[in-house]
Amino acid sequence: MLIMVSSTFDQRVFSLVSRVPKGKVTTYGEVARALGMRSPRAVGQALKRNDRPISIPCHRVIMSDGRIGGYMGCERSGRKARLLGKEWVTVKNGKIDLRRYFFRLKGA
DNA sequence: GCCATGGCTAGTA
DNA sequence: GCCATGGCTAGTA
Repeated sequence: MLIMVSSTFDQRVFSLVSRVPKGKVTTYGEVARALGMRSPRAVGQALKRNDRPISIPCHRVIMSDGRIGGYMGCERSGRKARLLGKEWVTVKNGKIDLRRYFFRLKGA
């Protein structure tokens, strides 16, 4: 494993998102906060540039109101919800219960 | 530098 | 409304 001297924004986002364990989710805003940033949208933009969707679980990053949010360019494909379902994170009425599944990230 | 682009959000109504 | 990113120019040298 190479030591990263300077991390690009994307890499820092990916690294943080990789810490979210199976069975939990976090939000775009939470990732931004942990990075000391103020732009949840920038986080979303970084995630869509994720080229390794398998090792970097961007399906575990959702909207702050519990809605699923986008995934691989398609919000309605059901792909994201299906992946979450496999991890026993249930979607009810289009929403995930953040009280139950929210994973708080430590600061970067 | 400027400007469009969002996988969004806090806070109204 | 926000605001970080990234792509793309005009305008210097």
